[in-house]
Amino acid sequence: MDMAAICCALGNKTRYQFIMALKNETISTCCDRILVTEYAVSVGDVVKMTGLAQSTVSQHLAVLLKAGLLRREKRELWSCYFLNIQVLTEFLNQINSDLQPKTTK
Amino acid sequence: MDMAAICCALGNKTRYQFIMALKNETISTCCDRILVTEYAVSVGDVVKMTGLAQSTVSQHLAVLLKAGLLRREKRELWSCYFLNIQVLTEFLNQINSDLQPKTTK
DNA sequence: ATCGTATATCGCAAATATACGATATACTAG
DNA sequence: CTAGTATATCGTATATTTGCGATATACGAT
Repeated sequence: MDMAAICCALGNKTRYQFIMALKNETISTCCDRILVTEYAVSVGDVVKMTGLAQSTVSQHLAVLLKAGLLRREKRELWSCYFLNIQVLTEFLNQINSDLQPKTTK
Repeated sequence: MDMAAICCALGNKTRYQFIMALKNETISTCCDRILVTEYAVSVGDVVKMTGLAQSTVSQHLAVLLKAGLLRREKRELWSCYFLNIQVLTEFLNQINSDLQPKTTK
């Protein structure tokens, strides 16, 4: 697991907030192909959330995809991006184990 | 606390490994101005650890300093960089709270 | 076949990151 | 005062990131 690469992917306000919103389900999807319970949205949803251009959003999502934090699935017209919960969880476990200072010092 | 900025600072192999080494005390200091218990090293120590040029290391440390992960203290000739344990701990708490998926889904 | 929608990719510009050597600064030792 | 050591900063080259508009692709609907 390339920790620095994942940190790098999260090292951008737009991307960090998006991943947080996805996890917190504070971003909603207008694409009726995604169930509420799936931690997923379409590209257009992120465009609405961020106000950025569609091409810019596609790029940001590609960065998160490459880092492994997202998984993509084509559902008819929509590209649905799912939070890769396993990778995210593993990342958090690892960063805690790597960087959590020992108690008392 | 600017989470994306800290992730960005950690989003580089050299810097991530250095912070990890500092926390794990797997980097040793040759500068006898630093106690073993202080989670700190001099610039030269990082040069030795990484093999990078001294100017490059200075820059990396400046990035970590700016992000708040390090604290600098001049001790005679040496610039001693200390792990900012409070910031690191707060960062880990925050990232867990921001991104840890709820159980069962 | 054509149109509209959703998205990825291309081309580009500006900004930032990464690395180095050279130089400046600051301080210690003699 | 001079020499040496440790480090920060400058100048520079190159690569990457970030953003946009334009275009290409894919597919559903008509």
